[in-house]
Amino acid sequence: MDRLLRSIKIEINEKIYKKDPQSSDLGKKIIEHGILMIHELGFEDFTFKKLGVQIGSNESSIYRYFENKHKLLLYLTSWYWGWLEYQLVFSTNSIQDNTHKLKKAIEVVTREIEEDSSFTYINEVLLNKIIINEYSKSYLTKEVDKENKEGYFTIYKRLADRLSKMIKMVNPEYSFPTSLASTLLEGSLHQYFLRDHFTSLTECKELSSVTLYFTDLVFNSLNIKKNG
Amino acid sequence: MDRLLRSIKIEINEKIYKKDPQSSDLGKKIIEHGILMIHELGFEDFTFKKLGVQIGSNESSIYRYFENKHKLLLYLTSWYWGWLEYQLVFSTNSIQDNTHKLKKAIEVVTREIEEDSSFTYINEVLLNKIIINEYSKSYLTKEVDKENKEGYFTIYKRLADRLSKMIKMVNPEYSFPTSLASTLLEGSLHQYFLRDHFTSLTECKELSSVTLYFTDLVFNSLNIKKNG
DNA sequence: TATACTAAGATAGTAATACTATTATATTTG
DNA sequence: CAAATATAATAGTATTACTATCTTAGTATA
Repeated sequence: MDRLLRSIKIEINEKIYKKDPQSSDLGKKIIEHGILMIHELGFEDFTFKKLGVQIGSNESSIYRYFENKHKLLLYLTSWYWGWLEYQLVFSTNSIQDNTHKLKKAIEVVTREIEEDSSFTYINEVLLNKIIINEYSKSYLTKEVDKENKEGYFTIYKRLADRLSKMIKMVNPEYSFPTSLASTLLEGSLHQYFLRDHFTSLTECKELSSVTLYFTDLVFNSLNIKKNG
Repeated sequence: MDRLLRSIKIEINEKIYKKDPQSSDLGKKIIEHGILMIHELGFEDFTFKKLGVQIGSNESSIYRYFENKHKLLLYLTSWYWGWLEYQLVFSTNSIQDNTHKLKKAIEVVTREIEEDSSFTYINEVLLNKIIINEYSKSYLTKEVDKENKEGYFTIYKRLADRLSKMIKMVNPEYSFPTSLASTLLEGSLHQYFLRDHFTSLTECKELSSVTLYFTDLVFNSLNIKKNG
């Protein structure tokens, strides 16, 4: 990843945490091993007690950073979408042609994740798998409206909005730019999940086939030749 | 709903339950009030103890029907997809023209749910809301591969397969018929969720706009005029 | 150097969850 | 009427998801 990105700190809504985990070693350990353990055990079986044992720390110390594991998940997902947003902006910023720009954007949000050495304590590959498996649990709750008002999902919404604007630039007449953007983000995660667990429900089996599928889907919807 | 459907019993994989809830009054009460309570409390806060209190029965009696609340969710979601599958088959069976048939199919799987008096103890409108909010939790687990092998998701897969086949009939050259079918099923639930909680992420705000969006999406992908 | 502050660790305790096991009672059926 | 079955009642366990308090270690400061 680029130098520029290396110096960037992804800003997370302060209400999500009690103490900024990026501000201390213990905090970083919580994030680092939190990712490893949620990936390993799944969100349901993951507990702060187990995490405490893993990092040689105390359950009560972890509670000083996050109210509960749901908040930790919100933190991780916000970070992920913020990280993807940077990549999106960075990769498309200099592209003048709207069609080419959108094509690149689709590639960035649907491609397979590679490790990014800029953030040493965050394993982006595993975090991506957590997003695929657990992201929807962060908003499929009874508290979603309250938490949305608190701004816990702003980064994701901003990312969807960027995509939506790029779609509009390609075809201002299209009636569903935002729905298409959200289908792209959500649907991409889903296709990766299907590839791993329900092979019979997807044709996306090879590298970059998710990108091919969504590129085709979006540009056909906009009635524009994708190589135009 | 039609007479024919009224006499139909939706067959659920026997491994999902310990005792068939359709075989007794208590079983039916578990289903009926299970739907009401999961809708009211959300899946996380719903417990068999609370359900027992609600139906004037005992926690331990409910455990004789379902191993745990996850299995109850699998039962309800299987039932729902089975119910939708019947509607799909029933509504499209007699249609000869492939394009017309697919158009109808999209309508059936994306439209808003109306109450169906055929199954007195099941409130399909609330069950649909449960599917929107909780369905993904039934497969986003560490046990998904094991449970998939046990056949807990066959009805959903069969439904997706039916859609996929209809898509292929309209355009046999299209490269992603199954992915498109799964995008349709999953994406439709997601658009309804967005409509209720993240209005800024969708254009689908009016009655039948989800159907319009997906009809447009699918037929543009197939490069076929939707009124053709 | 004493003091003060903060971060983290240790310990204990609580209410609720997710069950299992056993026994008792009521209802159905043969 | 007896036997079988379904349900109810009760009790008990391990774990979860915390909260509260107290101690200790390290750093900052006056």
